[in-house]
Amino acid sequence: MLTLSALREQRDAVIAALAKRGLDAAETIDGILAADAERRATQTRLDGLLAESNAASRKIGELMRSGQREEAEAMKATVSGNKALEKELKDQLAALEGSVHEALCHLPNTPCDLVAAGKSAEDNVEVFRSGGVPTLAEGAVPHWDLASKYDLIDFDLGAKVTGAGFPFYKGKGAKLQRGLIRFFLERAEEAGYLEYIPPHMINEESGFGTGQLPDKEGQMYHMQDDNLFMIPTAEVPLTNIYRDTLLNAADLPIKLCGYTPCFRREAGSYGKDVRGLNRLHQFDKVEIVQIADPATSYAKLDEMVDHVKGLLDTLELPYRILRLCGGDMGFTSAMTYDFEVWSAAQERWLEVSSVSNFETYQANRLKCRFRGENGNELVHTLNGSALALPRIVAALLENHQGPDGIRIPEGLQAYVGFTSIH
RNA sequence: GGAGAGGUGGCAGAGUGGUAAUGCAGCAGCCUGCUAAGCUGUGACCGAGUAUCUUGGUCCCCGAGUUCGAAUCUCGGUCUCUCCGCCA
Repeated sequence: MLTLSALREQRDAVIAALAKRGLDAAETIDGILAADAERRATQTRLDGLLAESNAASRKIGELMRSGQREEAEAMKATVSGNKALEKELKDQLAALEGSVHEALCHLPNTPCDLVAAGKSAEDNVEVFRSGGVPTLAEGAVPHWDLASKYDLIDFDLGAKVTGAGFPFYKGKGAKLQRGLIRFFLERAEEAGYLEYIPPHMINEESGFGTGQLPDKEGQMYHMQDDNLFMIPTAEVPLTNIYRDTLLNAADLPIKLCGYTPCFRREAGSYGKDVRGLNRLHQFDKVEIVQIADPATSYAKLDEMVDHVKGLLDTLELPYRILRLCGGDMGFTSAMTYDFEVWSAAQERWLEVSSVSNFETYQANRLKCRFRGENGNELVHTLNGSALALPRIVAALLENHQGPDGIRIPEGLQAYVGFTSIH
């Protein structure tokens, strides 16, 4: 969430930044500032009262020890007399803190300067495009047909055993998954990311820390008996490693990665968006995360973008990079680059990675700080998919299909253990 | 699932009603011709003011309660550990 100091010191700039999301936050922010001013005034009153009571209590202790019982009894009355007002002010303070916190939680992050104003995907800015779009041979088909033709993925079986959006991968389809995961992890390791295998369920605190709660509660699978949530992305457990921590500047940047399945309810999706591998309830992903010094976090974002580019180049897939506009960015992000791969047979772009800098938005929820030169400061958090499997598999099958089967790109062959699918 | 023990600063660890010892680590300063040691200082968060300083409050897992005063006593919750049971 945004920091109160940002609202206090840069009210107009925050409102202008949020306007790029199509949000008019002036009224909300002024409400927060008013409640905060009242909160501080209330605390000043309460602190004064408590100081008085504390001093009197200490004095009573001294009087009792020196045997001046009557004087002590008289002072007890003063302390007791303060109690009612103290209780009232404490309640007021808690209520004001609660309302400020609640309002802050529902304000999205401020887009950074480079981000364009805009309402939807149409306003995103293309910043890079690799090579040319391939033309496929006569008779090229979408991946769901290839998946059944070569017996790689069984969607119907998944629907029988679990439900739509939970496919089975079989034979070379399964080996392809395993090989891609290993390829992504090893490339991350070479780039200096420490690998973790995190839990696949998270608690409420962690969901709040990275911003899935309370905003996106309905998108996560919830285990009611234990109040745990299935992870929608490894971002949640990986970033929450650093919840409630105070780091040294020398520790930064921290680079971690991990492979996990991801679980998403995807309520409200329909149509061709959900056909085949395009949108699943369970999918595999390798995530990279950085905890960075604010001074260098945008350089780290560029570094992560370059990392993902390298992966797609090795996979020989045509792609473009978009810098998302204010209205299309996630709630918690300050800047996001989306990677889209061209799906030749479907003739559409498929999002395969999202790389974001959250600046202090998550850090403020996580209470993740470091000892900086000017005292303790919030860190910047960043993360990116490197990469999400299903649409990569879709694009690999579709773009590398030929009359003799599907060609595995050379750089991937060592990881999957075969050179083609036929 | 049953029984028991426990949760104190970055870490270790004392503290059974009078307002958080001590050690280690980190950081800063001082000292010192030998790769180090020694000495001194240093918790987090929220406020106020005459604002590189002064000062108040909160924080001993969380929440209530008793009390002039709670890390300490009472109740509820939560998490961890040990043993037993079940079990991959």
